[in-house]
Amino acid sequence: MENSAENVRSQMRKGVLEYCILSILDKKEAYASSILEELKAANMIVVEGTLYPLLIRQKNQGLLSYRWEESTQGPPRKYYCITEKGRQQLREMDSAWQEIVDTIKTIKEN
Amino acid sequence: MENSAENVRSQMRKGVLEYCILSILDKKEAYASSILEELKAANMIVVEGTLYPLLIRQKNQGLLSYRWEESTQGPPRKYYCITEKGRQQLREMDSAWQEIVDTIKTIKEN
DNA sequence: TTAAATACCTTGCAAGACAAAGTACTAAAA
DNA sequence: TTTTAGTACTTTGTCTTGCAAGGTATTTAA
Repeated sequence: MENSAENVRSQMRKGVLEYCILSILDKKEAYASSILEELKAANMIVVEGTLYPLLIRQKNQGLLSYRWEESTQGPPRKYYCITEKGRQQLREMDSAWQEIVDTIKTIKEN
Repeated sequence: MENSAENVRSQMRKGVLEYCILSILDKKEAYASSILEELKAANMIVVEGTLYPLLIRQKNQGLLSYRWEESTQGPPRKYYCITEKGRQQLREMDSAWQEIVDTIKTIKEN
């Protein structure tokens, strides 16, 4: 309830996060920590406790698959990869996103 | 779990709804049913069970105030009106929204 | 006096974001 | 060789929110 500006952003991110993950993985496979970094670089701060369960949910929905890969430094990494079903979902999200952007524009204009 | 396309839209709308309400009330005061209509016209389908509690929450946060007004046909209407605090919040949401739009653009581009 | 239309409200459930704490592997320092 | 630091993945519990479903109240017209 304290940091109102941050809370506003946090609320708005909801629902858009899944879209971001699929978009990132549509470009190339990645492991959780690197996804976190890319989100951070794009100004979308997310914490581990949010990302990991989300990746698992998307995997369980068949939108993602993964493989383990050894790392030269540190523990093995779980590389996630978008599936064909994930790509279909992404296309739906693309148009859903455009729709929402248009909706906001409509409301702001009239 | 059935209508995937609609579910995708529903997920994405989350968090943006509060922004829509404040934007609508920033233009002129309105009562719940008319807000529902405007949202519907702008392609953002929302049901009563979502909107009423949301209006009450925003009122309790001091973002909105309301007054009762008799209607020529049907029961009295509760007209909601944005407060100064609500306008401040709206400005924060404007920039949060712009930030998210930019974030998606960044992720899609790189 | 019953039905239909208009409005507002509440309850209970489910999903999801996040803080916080935990597990596990590797490499380098003490 | 034990400890520390760094990297990475996972889980638990809490809080917020969206929504389906059902409920209350007022007015007008059949």
